[in-house]
Amino acid sequence: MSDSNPQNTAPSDHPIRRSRRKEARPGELLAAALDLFVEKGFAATRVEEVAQRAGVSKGTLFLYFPSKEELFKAVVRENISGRFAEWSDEIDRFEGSTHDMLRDCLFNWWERIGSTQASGIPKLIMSEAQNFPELASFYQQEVMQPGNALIERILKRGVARGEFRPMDFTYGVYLVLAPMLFLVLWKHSLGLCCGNHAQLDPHQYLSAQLDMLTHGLSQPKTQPHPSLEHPLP
Amino acid sequence: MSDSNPQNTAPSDHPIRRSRRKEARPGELLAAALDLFVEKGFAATRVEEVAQRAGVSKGTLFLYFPSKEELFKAVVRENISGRFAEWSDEIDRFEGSTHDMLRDCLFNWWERIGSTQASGIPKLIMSEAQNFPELASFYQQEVMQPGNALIERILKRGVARGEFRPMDFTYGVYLVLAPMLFLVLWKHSLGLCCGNHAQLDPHQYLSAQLDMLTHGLSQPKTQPHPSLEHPLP
DNA sequence: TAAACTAATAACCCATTAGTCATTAATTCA
DNA sequence: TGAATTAATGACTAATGGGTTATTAGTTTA
Repeated sequence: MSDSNPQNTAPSDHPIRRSRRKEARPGELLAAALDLFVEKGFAATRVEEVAQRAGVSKGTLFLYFPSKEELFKAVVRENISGRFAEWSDEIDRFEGSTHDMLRDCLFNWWERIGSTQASGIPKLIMSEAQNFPELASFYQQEVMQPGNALIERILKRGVARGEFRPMDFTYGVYLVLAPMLFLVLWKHSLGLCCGNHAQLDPHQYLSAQLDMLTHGLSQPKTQPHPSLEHPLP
Repeated sequence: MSDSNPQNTAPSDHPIRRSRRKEARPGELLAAALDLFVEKGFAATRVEEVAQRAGVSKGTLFLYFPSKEELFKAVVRENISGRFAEWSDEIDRFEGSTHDMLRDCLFNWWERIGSTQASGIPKLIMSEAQNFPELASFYQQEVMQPGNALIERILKRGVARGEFRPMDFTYGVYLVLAPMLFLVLWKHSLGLCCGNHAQLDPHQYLSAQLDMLTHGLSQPKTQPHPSLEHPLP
């Protein structure tokens, strides 16, 4: 308050180029935010750091996103929920067996989400749902529900075509989801710190899980799978 | 600074009873800390809240624990690593088949840790390892390494006695660990918010996993389990 | 009962950070 | 070119929270 020297700290050479790029800002901010949210979590990420990484000041960030929470929601829409429509279309158009369909979906998911930065978002949500119920219900509505619906459609198709035996679909959905979740959780937490040994190879892990799933879900031409003999209620 | 009225806010009746219970404080503080760390995470838990719940002031907490991080480590020792010795003895004394031993261990784990508050700690660590590397390496040393060693001993016993087929033990450990982790992660995150439907029943989930594990690990007297036909490298 | 001891407290310090706003400067257009 | 527009800034705020310390008050002992 007492010391008011506007032009102090004479920034020597660089005359502080202020570029105006209204179109590019949101995308750059979203990319920076995804990086940092995945790296540090929601609460621990500082909006100023996001702004810095996007090459703007904190004030500018709030020019484009009204709050930190809205910034996060935009990140989720950009990277996850925004892609469900395309995925849904692919399911509609698929013509092969449902076993193949499931395998395609899992590997597509891995390529488009699991292997990218975006795979850190489920871990973030799992970590911070308790402290940010607003974000948790947002994620529930915009990601979990539509995502689970996609999986359920696949399972129902399998049953309708006689490829899968009848099942409790709610439980079936989680049977598919669990290894996907485990894979990305591992990748973004314990897989990092105790890295060296025991690195899961994602493709082989998914393949093994697929084998178990499809054999477990099939009409029992072969011996039925033990883990499905007493399905959960 | 200007307003100095020591006896203001006259607390009417209660003359602020200050009890002195040096012995009981650490235990009460640890219990309160476990509750809050599990409920809100490490960073989001305020030491003052822990103190309040234990019925003391913040200053008192720092009388017994030098910092928030040390408080957390004490919680982990009290609730997890402190119990490994006992567990290890039980393994030494066990006399039945290794299949039974594995089942006993899993269900014991569920009763002593999985079904208690302490099961929130692995989720906390998974969530905050990135932001608190000190805690991560502490957990790695004092929980993961000895815990994994216990599992490895069981697997090695099984192989030595010809009950399990030879395997990569590092990978085998994670095969046992993964469903345990998934169960507690689910319980403390997504299982809470999208609670209503799809509640995993822990006993049935563990039983199903055990079936898969023991059949998968056994000498192939029956048909070998498909998910183990191409084990990870 | 009075002095010595120490468990417990609460006000304090200082660093951190989401969000605001008056000011600055790049761009547009007359 | 110069006035109007608006993208961008950074100093400011209000609130928060880990850790400290001078002070208060139970307890013990002589």
